[in-house]
Amino acid sequence: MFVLEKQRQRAPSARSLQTRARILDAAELVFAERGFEGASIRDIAHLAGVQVGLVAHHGGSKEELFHLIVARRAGELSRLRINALEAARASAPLDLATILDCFIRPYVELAQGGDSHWVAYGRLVAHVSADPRWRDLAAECFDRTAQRFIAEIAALFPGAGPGTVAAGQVYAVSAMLAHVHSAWRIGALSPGSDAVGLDRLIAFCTAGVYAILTSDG
Amino acid sequence: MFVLEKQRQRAPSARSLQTRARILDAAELVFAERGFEGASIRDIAHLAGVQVGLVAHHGGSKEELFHLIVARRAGELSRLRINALEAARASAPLDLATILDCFIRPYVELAQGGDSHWVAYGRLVAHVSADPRWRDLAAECFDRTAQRFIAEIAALFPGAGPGTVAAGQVYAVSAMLAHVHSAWRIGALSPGSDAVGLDRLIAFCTAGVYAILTSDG
DNA sequence: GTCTATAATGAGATAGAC
DNA sequence: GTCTATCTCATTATAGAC
Repeated sequence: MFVLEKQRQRAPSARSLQTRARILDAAELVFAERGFEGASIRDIAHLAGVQVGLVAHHGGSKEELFHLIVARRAGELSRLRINALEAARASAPLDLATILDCFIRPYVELAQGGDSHWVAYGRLVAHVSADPRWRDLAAECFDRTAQRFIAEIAALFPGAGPGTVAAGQVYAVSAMLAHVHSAWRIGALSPGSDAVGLDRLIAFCTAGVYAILTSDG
Repeated sequence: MFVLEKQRQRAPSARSLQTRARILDAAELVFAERGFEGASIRDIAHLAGVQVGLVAHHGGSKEELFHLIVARRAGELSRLRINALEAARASAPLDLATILDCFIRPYVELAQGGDSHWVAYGRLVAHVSADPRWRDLAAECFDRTAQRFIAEIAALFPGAGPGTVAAGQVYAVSAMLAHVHSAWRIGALSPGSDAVGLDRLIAFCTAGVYAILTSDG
């Protein structure tokens, strides 16, 4: 991997990689905070501490940059989820609560672990899911893993229609995102609550999904 | 109400009211489709079929216009929800499923009834809920009714903490919004499904809320 | 790779004619 | 009330110096 032909081909210097990472990280925060249209390349550059032109240099156009940062985290998160699923399957037969736990817990623990970029990613996903403009991006980044989990759940409930499983998945994801990025709303509606509640979230989703799957067909 | 002093004070003509309504309706669709920053006054004017200057004349600044259209529908929807709650209470003691039904059904039926403006309103609410920038607007437009429903639910489950009830409410609302504005995702994940499923949505929320309330405290 | 400067576009808001 | 025209500002993207 470490070829020494820096003369012939451009080998990204450590400095370059660091700049690129700073730009992507800043873009993540700004896009999440203000949405695609509300974010400006200037804000991203300012937050990253680089010059405006560098953003285009490392991230391409605004749309390419957006695509880049969503795909980056989506890929990482998908791996974590699939790994959790495989680990759980290795230790015991999968049940509904475990499957949903494998989907929900990796992300929520990252988001609640103090990494603002994972909180930001949740908002990004909300933006992508809400806007049909990002339909292709959503399909590319989310669908493979979502389909995988849907198939696992469907295998447990052979009588349920595919639309019911998909609906449960979408509802669960939306509750998960609300849990992270609308925590301020929960707090506003109930002053003085604990506000952690990952197990509570998973219990909510499990009971909801179970209810619609067992009443189906 | 119909005073005849059109000479002294400006009495809005029928034409004016119609123009104003067209502008508000167009703004609703454009804001919902592209978000606050992504929407342009020019697009709104074009969709409404009026000149650009008229938007500012009838809607004020861009922020005022946004506030106006959100508050308008939120007020109407709140009335429908409270009316449903009172009607249900009059006929039978309230249970959890009924309370959630009174909250969810009025909106989803409007959105699924073919009125694109109510679908658009769902997207607007998603934008408002996701962006802390609209915290005050959310508090002004949503909190009173949400608190009312939270209180009704809390009365049924005296042992549950207030944070749990609020969390259930937020999860249910997010699932409801996902049901409407991410219907395309459910369809994408399960080709050929029916895609109506209001009862299914209410069953999901009821089971989820019930689960976290009964396991609490 | 990095930075400066600028081009080209589109935005919101407003003044004034009709 | 309506419409035209324009002001001012911020945006993305890019060309070129170092």
